[in-house]
This record gives sequence, structure tokens and C-alpha cells, in this order.
Amino acid sequence: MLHLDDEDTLDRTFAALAHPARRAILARLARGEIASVTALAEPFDISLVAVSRHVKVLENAGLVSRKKEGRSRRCRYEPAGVARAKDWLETHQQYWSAQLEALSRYLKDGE
Amino acid sequence: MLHLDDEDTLDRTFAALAHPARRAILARLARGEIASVTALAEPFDISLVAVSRHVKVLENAGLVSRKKEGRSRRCRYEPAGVARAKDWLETHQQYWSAQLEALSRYLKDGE
DNA sequence: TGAATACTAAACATAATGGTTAAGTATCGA
DNA sequence: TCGATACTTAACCATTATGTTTAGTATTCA
Repeated sequence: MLHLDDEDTLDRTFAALAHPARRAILARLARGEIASVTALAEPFDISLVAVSRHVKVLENAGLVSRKKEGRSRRCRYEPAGVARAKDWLETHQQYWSAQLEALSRYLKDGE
Repeated sequence: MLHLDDEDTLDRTFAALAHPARRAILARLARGEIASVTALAEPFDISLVAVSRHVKVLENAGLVSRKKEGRSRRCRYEPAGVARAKDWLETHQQYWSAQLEALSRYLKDGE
């Protein structure tokens, strides 16, 4: 189950998650809502242009997809992106857990 | 916001994870190794100064801790940071799953 | 057709990131 | 005490990120 995940993709994924507005947008879409850019922008004090670019960052990270529908865009959650980030974290968390006992022993001896 | 988790902390955590060198350092420490900055820098082509700052970014995000030990620093993995990031991802993944299930029921029942 | 809507793109200012080298601090070892 | 070691800090530079405003494109509606 060792998938050679593209480092750049992981970079873009974590970087996309590192901004509160983008996390808020993603959280909203993750609830199942399929929203336009204008609708997504509504809670924010920043310009629509800025929100549009936040959505683009999420899209480039594979966390969100955008489909043109008339003159608006239907933005939707893409579960694969979040799964990718979670997988990376879990891999290393699990590895750590497996080694926890050995580490614990080491710390006792070393300190 | 709704949850207690500091948005800034989450920003720093995800931002810290968004660089391949920092992920590599974190992955190494997550295996249980407690390494000096010099040891951590060894596999990289960048300067020790650059690595030292990467470790600092990880430290500021709560992913790693550094303890002075003689003239070197013992860097160690801090599980809380990774857990924080994973929790955020899981929360929103679960939201989506819950909604999906509800939608599925709705479609089956026709109401 | 012409105005309004829902964006996206371009151009710009400013701040943050990530690298460098040079200099400073603390500790160890002879 | 003096030099080497293991860093950190400072100063600098290039690039990227995030916001702005203005302009452009596509679509809908009167």
C-alpha cells in the first residue's frame, strides 16, 4: 500500500490547507454543498477575485473541482485530496506508534 | 470560530507540512529517531542554516521539539502536531461522509 | 441588442518563504 | 586557553503568496 505520492501534489495539498479562508471554503464544500464562487465568497471580507483564486488553489491541489454551469461555476468537494493528506499523516503516525515501545525504552535508558 | 483549535496553529501546522524537506525531517523523527540538526541536515543538499530553519518551522508548528544538549540539539517528534492536522482532516471527511449517507437515504426513500 | 451577472485575467503592491554567506554564541577537547 | 564543533542570528536576494483594482469574457434576461 506504499503509493509513491507525488511530492509536488502533497506540497500543493498541504499548502492549500494552510490558509484559514481555504479551510473554511473546503469545510463548507465537505458538508456536501455545491456552491458557486459568489456564494462561497459571501461570508468573507475579501474580494470575489481573491476568493476565486483561493478556489483555484484548492482546485490545483485536487481538493475541489469546478464545473462551468451557465455563467456560474459549481464548486464541489473532491474527497481524494483530503484522503491524500490524511494518508501521509497516518502513515507516519502509525509508524511512530509501532516504534513507540522501542522509543520509550530508548528514552528510559538515554535519560 | 466554532472549535477551540487555534486557526493560526493550524495554519502553521499545514504550512510546515507543505515543504518536502520538512516532511522528510518529520518522517525521520516520526520513526523514533532523536537527531541533532547536523544529523538531520546530512541527506540534504541545502546548507545547515536552511535545515536549522526548517526545524524551527516544524518546532513553531508544534510538530517537533528541540532540547539543548551540550552544543548540539536533540530534535524529537511531537505527536500532538500531526494529530491536530489529522483531526481537522478527519472532522471534515466525516462531515462529508455523514452527508453522503443522508443523501443516500434520501434517494432510497424518495423523501 | 444591450445591460446585468458571474466570473477570470492582468497588473500591481506588499509580505512571507526559502535559499545563500558571514558573523556571533556556547560548548567540548587538547 | 585556544581551536574546533554545533549550532543560531543577521543581512541579503530571488521567488511565491495574498491582497487590491481594473479590464475582459461568457452567459442570461429584459
